[in-house]
Amino acid sequence: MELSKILNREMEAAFAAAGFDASYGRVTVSNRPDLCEYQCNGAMAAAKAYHSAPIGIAEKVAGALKESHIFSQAEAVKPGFINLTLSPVFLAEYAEEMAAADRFGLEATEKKKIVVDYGGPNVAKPLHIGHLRTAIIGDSVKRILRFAGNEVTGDIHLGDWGLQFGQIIEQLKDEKPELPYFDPAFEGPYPEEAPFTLSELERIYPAASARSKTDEEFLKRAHERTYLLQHEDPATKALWDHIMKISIADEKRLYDRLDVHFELWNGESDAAPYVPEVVRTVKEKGLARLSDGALVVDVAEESDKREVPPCIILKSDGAALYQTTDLGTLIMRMQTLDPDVIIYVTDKRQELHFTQVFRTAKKAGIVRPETELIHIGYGTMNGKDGKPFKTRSGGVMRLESLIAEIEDAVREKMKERYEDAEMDEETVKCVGLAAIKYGDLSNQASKDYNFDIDRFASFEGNTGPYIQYTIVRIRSILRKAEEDLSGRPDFRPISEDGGKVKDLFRAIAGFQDMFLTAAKELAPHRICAYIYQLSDCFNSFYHDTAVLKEEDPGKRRAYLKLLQLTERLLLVCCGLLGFDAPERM
RNA sequence: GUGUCCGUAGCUCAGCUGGAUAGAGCAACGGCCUUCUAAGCCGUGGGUCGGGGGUUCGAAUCCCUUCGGGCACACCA
Repeated sequence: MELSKILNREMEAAFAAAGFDASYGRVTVSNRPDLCEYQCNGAMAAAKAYHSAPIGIAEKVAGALKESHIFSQAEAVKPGFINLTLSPVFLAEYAEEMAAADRFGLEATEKKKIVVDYGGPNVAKPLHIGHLRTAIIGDSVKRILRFAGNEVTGDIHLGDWGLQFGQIIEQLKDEKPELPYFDPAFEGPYPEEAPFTLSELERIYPAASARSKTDEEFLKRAHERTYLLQHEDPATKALWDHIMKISIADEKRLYDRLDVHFELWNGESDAAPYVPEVVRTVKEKGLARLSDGALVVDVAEESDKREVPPCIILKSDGAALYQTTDLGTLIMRMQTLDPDVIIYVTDKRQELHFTQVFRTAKKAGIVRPETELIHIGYGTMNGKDGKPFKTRSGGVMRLESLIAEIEDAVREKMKERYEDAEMDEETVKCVGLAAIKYGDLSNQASKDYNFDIDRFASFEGNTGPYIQYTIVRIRSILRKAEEDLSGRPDFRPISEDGGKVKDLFRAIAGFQDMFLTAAKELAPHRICAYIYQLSDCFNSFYHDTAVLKEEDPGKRRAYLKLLQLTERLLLVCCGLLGFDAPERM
């Protein structure tokens, strides 16, 4: 059971025993660590209801805690605070339980079927820093929900359908008109080898996209080509397959480097076949109406503070849009997975879009009434100057370059400590990834944040590498200790140490509360804050206590088990954030 | 214009179901490596929590207002 629940129950019982309503017995971590470890302010709240002085109430409650096994001290002070100190023995026992239990004693939670929709890269376009946040946050959310006991599926939701392909293919036609795909007389089969390389593709897309803005004739052709694609023209489909294959392989490579993985690589093209069903459904339910030639569903609600425009299902020219394919995707997901919860991780600017899609899906019965649809909207990642992140030359930075820059910084740092011969590329990658991911996740997702390579690469203070460094220090000791540390720990020999040791125990004991909050709020930054605090407590302890010099065997073993537990906690939390720790760094 | 989010130390950010002296990191300054990795530890300085009202015994936190900024406001995704 999480610590806060145990403390609350104890305090509630004390309030009840003193003759007050138990609901006032809420315990929080002290905001005056110089005075106490935990505090309860319930006496002041109760004072009004009982027309009684808060200090008197606090004294009665504190009196009821005299025999408490959980609080070694409960003191009523000044206006009516109840200052609490945790019993060292209780704390040690709690930590022993955590160490022995599966998932640190986290109780089974509701096992839900959850889809996390994140990633959303466009095919044929290299991944850039704009794709970083959804990947990192989405992946972490997935890991957190999975650890909580849910059955979670990650779906990348590729942008693999639409005008961009018409543009690319028409551009290709102009550049290589001799290809069989553009010969109407050709009867196939089409070559298995792609008629272009990845780098050609990466050049063609932006070129075609730019051309569309000025060349009307070209744009018209691109639209026609898109139409052909969506109506299964063999030559167009064959080219689409080539584009998909080449660019997905490259995207997979990059996501692997980020250690971000998807169970499903579905895209808008997979949702396309469901578009007619979306249209039919909204029509059958009588939700659709024509507005300026477009088929729309009204989704405004009484309680809206502002006007929520209708959700457009079909444009006036009859074409589907983003909303339509998202609804199609929902139909597909309900048919194939029937999830309880679907979470979308995208830029927060898409909030209105998801409001419209969610409301339409509910109204049209595309999802069950109880299906939870959640949008996690994250903020923009800006550069050091607070303006949108650009390369030195002003372009959009590729994800690959970003990773390379961080890795270069790690390598430089490692050179200060190791000879070239000892340099280990695996460690460089591992530390670089922690720097990037922790740098992102330690901020609240919904806020904009500044990605400052210099800062993230400095590895001092509140950074991913700091956490890794803590783990490395622990591992180094455990390696040198060379003893068998299996089995349940016995913390009694060190439970009365107090000071840094108790701080560390208390930090450890806060895991479940932290995790449950992080899972409920879908907030990875809670985990970052927790492991930073845990690392801080550990490093303080480390500085003061020479574990390997401890001569009392009971204490030595208890210390080592304490290190082991700390390491496991840190490692599991890093895993929830999506990175690992090296053996040395 | 409407809505929404944000404004906390020089910089980057926590804290926001109201509680006692507002916390970290970076930067600055000063200590600590013959001892488990100094990517570390310990300490000092630095704040009208954008401004103003209100509710409350008590407000960074709740309400109102005002200023400043980001973002979104149907046929892009």
